[in-house]
Amino acid sequence: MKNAQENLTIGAFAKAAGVNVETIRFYQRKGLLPTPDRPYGSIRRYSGADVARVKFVRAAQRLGFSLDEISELLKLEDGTHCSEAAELAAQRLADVRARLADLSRMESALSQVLSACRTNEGHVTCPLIASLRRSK
Amino acid sequence: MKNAQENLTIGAFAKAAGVNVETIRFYQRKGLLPTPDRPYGSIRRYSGADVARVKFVRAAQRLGFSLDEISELLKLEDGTHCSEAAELAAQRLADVRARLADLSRMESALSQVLSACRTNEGHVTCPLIASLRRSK
DNA sequence: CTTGACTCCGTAGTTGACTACGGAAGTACG
DNA sequence: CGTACTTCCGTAGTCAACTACGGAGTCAAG
Ligand SMILES: [Zn+2]
Ligand SMILES: [Zn+2]
Ligand SMILES: [Zn+2]
Ligand SMILES: [Zn+2]
Repeated sequence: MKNAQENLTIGAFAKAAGVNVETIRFYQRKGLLPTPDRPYGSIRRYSGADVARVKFVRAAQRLGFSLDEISELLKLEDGTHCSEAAELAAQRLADVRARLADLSRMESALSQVLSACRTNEGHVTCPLIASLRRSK
Repeated sequence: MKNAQENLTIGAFAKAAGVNVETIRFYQRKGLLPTPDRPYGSIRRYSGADVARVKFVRAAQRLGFSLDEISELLKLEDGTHCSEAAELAAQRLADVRARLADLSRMESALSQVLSACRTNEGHVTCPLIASLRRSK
């Protein structure tokens, strides 16, 4: 009954999870991933559950959670601590929105400055530089 | 004719520029800021031009330029190298737009997951966690 | 049984933009 | 002139999330 997902060496595990071996070890040190026991004088083995856990970590990272936050999420991983999880996610959402606002301000400032630079072709001083100088 | 902006000590300079003294020294090491000579066995002095330069750096940083890019910009600071400056800015704009796209994907994923978590109040497993588990 | 790949483990390096420390020298104030 | 801030300068530490290295030990194929 054991499929190809069981009894993985760390190398196969890392490949299955789509990360680097060193990243696995790093997550273990960080406490994001358990470090399985070594059978007497032998090598550690990993399972599909470990792979799923790493994929959970990467999925949460894509949503902007930090590894520390993800370790919080992992403590709630049984799915019965909805409100705590929701609180973390709400915080993340607020952060994402703030960064979004920042970036769109940068977007408009940059595109303004760039179009000034282009439309004003015979100019003596570059409007882009000038604008940076003005914004004290 | 010398106003309060001339002959600043590094402390006054930093305050005028709105940064920390250590940041000034750091910029000097990085070559973003000249290090004025020390009059015989005395202390360095700074001018309003230095303050403007630091403010230029901070303004460019707010637009998402890295310190390395800013040192490029500063080489073009006479304002006569428009096309080089424009090229840098265009690159920056492209980056900003890419990050913007990333973030808005995160935004919608997070808000979806959060609203699932809220609307589904009698749920057994948290949909937020479940969604993170699913997204392998 | 040998060879070559893989694993283990601790320590150290990377990147970017700072921030901190510590001791000696300069300076402002009363 | 004393004393309490500043400045100077080099080195080292911080944060996040890895990545790299080196010298064992282990494993699988032939
Ligand atoms: Zn709930
Ligand atoms: Zn221009
Ligand atoms: Zn031009
Ligand atoms: Zn929930």
